[in-house]
Amino acid sequence: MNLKQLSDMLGLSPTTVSRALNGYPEVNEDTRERVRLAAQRYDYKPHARAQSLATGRAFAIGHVIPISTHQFVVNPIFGDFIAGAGETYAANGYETVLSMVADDDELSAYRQIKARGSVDGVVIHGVKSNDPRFDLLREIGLPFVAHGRSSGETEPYAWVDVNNQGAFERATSFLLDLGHRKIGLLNGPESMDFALRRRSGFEAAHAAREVAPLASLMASQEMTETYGYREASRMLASDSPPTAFVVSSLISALGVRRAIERLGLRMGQDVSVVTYDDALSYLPNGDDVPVFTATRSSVREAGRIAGQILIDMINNPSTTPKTRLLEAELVVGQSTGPCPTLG
Amino acid sequence: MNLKQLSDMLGLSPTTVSRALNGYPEVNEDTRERVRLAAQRYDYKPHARAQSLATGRAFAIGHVIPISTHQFVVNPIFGDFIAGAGETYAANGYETVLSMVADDDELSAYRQIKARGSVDGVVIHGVKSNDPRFDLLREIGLPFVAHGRSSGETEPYAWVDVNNQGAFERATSFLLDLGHRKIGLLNGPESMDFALRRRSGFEAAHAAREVAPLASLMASQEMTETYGYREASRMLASDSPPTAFVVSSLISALGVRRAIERLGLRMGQDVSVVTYDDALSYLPNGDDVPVFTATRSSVREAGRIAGQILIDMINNPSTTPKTRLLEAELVVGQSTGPCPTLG
DNA sequence: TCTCACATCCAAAGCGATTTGGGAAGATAG
DNA sequence: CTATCTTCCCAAATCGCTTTGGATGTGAGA
Repeated sequence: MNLKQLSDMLGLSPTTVSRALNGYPEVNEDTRERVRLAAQRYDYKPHARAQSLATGRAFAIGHVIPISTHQFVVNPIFGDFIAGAGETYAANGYETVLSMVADDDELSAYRQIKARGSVDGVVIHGVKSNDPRFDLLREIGLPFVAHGRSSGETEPYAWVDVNNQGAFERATSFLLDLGHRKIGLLNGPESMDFALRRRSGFEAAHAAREVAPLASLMASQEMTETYGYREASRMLASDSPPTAFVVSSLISALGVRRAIERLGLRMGQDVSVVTYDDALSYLPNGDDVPVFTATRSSVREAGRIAGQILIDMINNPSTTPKTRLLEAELVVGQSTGPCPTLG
Repeated sequence: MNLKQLSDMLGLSPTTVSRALNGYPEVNEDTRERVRLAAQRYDYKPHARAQSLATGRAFAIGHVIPISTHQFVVNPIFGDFIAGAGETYAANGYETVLSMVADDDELSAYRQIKARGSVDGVVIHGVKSNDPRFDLLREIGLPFVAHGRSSGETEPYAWVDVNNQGAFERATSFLLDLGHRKIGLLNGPESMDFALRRRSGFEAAHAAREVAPLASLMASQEMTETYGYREASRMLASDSPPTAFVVSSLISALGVRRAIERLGLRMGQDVSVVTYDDALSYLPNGDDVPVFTATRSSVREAGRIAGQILIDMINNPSTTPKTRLLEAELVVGQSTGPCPTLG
């Protein structure tokens, strides 16, 4: 059932039917109602491709997912973020389009997307410092919102980010206030901007108390469970073992806990752990009582907000780019306690 | 740069340029080459929406992701599966379209997708037994491939699935052969078809050895870490504690391990664990040496295959639906050992 | 020389919507 | 009663591509 068939059936022109359904004023309210009923009855839905060709708008938002051919890591937070964004898109009549792209030709992927006209805007994931994507997208005129900020970027742009620096400063301060002085940092890959901010939060908390963080207690890598286990084991076995950890993801924190318990130590008593928690739906931090003390911010909620900002931008291209800094909340769980006195 | 501009620039008609680029024979090879070069030079890419309106094909595949409004669980395996499928799509010039949909109106979502013409086919996730989606999709004529089989479905349909029954039979047999007689089953939600098959594999292995599985040692739920921890703890504390577990996901297995170690027991010695492993990229089962004994099958690979089957179906609508049963391999890790002798 | 096949190209009609620029009828004003 | 406005509708152009149905020119065969 297409527009022509529907209009024939109603004895109206396609023009009138189109206007009736799209809420234009130059159509009689009785007629509009008649059209509406018929559309519902015959389950008429405008053909999206035709509509977007006519309007010049795709009614779709793109997410370019870099697929590293080397490590094959699909970042688990994508799922929740896109689910959140997708809720917003759906509520506004937009589709979600994914582009899986080998990470070395991500840039040309954006050009292609623009030329093919399949989306009205894109979300940038995995922001790096001095990220070349910003210039590119401005050059080709594709609206975008970044999940994360890029230090080194001078022009204004739309973004949604968590206060990573603040979250890690707070987490670290919390441990320092409990008396811990040797704190291990299991950071994410520091090619990513968020990881740099987290590290600087970690360092700022130390600086504020004039404690020097130990370089040997810092690691930076993809945030797997094994990574948490391996690095925590290594640090705990070193000459100056940490009494606490700040960890960049709940998955890695599971590994840290394993390392701790493997050594016969008790988490929350012998060794404390604070982790960052993206509030992934399938990885809840305990049921009612949180297991880990954590700085938490829902990445799904970030997705919802990013989606809304982008859609607003598309509907209103001239406004200045909106930004939104989310604060992570500190959730105190059972994984932290005062620094055990020496000996 | 659109087709008309490019053809004007070349002094050719749009017809010829279109044909040249699409490999039709009725164009001189010299001309074709000239067109190709110009297209490349001016970075011409056909407008996807226009192209699909003209051809009647969307060059896109849809994935309908049910978003449970109650539990907000985004199944973590979606990410890897879609990444795999997306690789195939991209390689064949297809886009990936996601539809986030409240799970109670998933059915109408398919109708809408069909009417809007935004995809050429869909992948069905989370197959249940007697799943109504099969009839619906056949009725509206939207090609589909299912990730998982639906018992109760009589008509032929295309699917990709893991031999879940076989995998669990094998995992269970492995434990029985090690002398274990009380084995806990931590299954996924048994509203899902795959979970039913897994359970029947579990039971078949018992039946083959004339061992009766204990109802109190079976659980079925969303596969979170906490679930693994809670249920394993409960079972281990019960009157007749299991000496081994068969677990439906690596995430839950992490929880099981935690429960074991929490009780001062050693996994692989006091209590054995075999888990199903979807080979999620961010949740590797150890580095070089597998931590868990597992039946493993890459869900990403399943996605790749499903994508290919679907695209073949779209290109070749008349062929009988292809199916593909993947076997899970048994990987022996450190989490299993002979049943400790009583006392 | 004429015919026919073949190679090569193009004009125009589509795909299914939106949107521009009227046009007819009825209401209002003069 | 005529002129002007509204109100309500429609025909046709448009978006950017593909595809049908010729048109033209060339060389081979008779």
